[in-house]
Amino acid sequence: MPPPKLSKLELRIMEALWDHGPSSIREIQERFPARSRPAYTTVQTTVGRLEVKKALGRVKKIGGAHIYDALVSRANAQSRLIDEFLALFGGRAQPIMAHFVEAGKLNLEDIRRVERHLRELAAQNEKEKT
Amino acid sequence: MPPPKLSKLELRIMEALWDHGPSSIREIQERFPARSRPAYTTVQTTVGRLEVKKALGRVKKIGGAHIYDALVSRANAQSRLIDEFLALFGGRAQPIMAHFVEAGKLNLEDIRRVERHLRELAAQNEKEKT
DNA sequence: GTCTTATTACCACATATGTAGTAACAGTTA
DNA sequence: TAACTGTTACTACATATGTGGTAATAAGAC
Repeated sequence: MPPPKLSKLELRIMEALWDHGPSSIREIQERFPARSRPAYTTVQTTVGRLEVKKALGRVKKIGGAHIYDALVSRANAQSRLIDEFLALFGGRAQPIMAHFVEAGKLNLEDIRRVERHLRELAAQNEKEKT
Repeated sequence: MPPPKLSKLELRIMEALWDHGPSSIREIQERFPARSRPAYTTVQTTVGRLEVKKALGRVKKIGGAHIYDALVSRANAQSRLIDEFLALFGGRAQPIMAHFVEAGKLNLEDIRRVERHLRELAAQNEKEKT
């Protein structure tokens, strides 16, 4: 079962769970910055949709309120998002990277880290070949 | 005027124009791979929406058919997409890059190129400071 | 046990998007 | 000019998403 597709608002709700663990609707809602906080019922509706998608589930009940927790990992959900996005660019990461550089979103430090990551992965694969 | 937001299908239609220049609806439609080719009227509807968004416009008429051309550049449209996407990740490119590496979408060659790009940009900025 | 209040359950609605049909009309051709 | 063919113009409709209201209900306070 591939991670379900998440919309922007859905993603923000999942973030609240990934960052803070099991939470009630109220808690999720209150974690939104006050200026852009959706109505309680909006969060409720969206959580309901996430439940249908099996992105989260009810883990227990405290008082009258259900407590929800993520059923898909952040890494998994992000993977899906990134893959989908990459597909829009014909699967080529290069133009995306170039844009990040232009936009000042990447510095030499970041690049070093990516390079190290790549080398580690290569070494890993090398070992596994034996 | 910031580049308008483009949906997936809209983007594919713009690609057709970016790649081949001014085209008729028919030409755009026939450039879709046969297996996933939307109906003529679907392309027509979507082109109409792109027209409203000012992403493309009619440049002339040949026989009974209008000829459309892009009004926003590929670079501009992609910029917008990328920025929006980046925002989903809190503006941090690092996790996205990491995913690209994991997914095998980046090799050392790509990284070299990005690094060179970054250095060039830095040099450029340095010069402009004077 | 009743009152109060938070929560749930359910509903409604606007916009964006993908999808495509139909009618009218313009160009081309016999 | 009358018929044929391709285009346009307009309409329709399903799904996803953001948004939030209302009624019923369950917990806790007295």
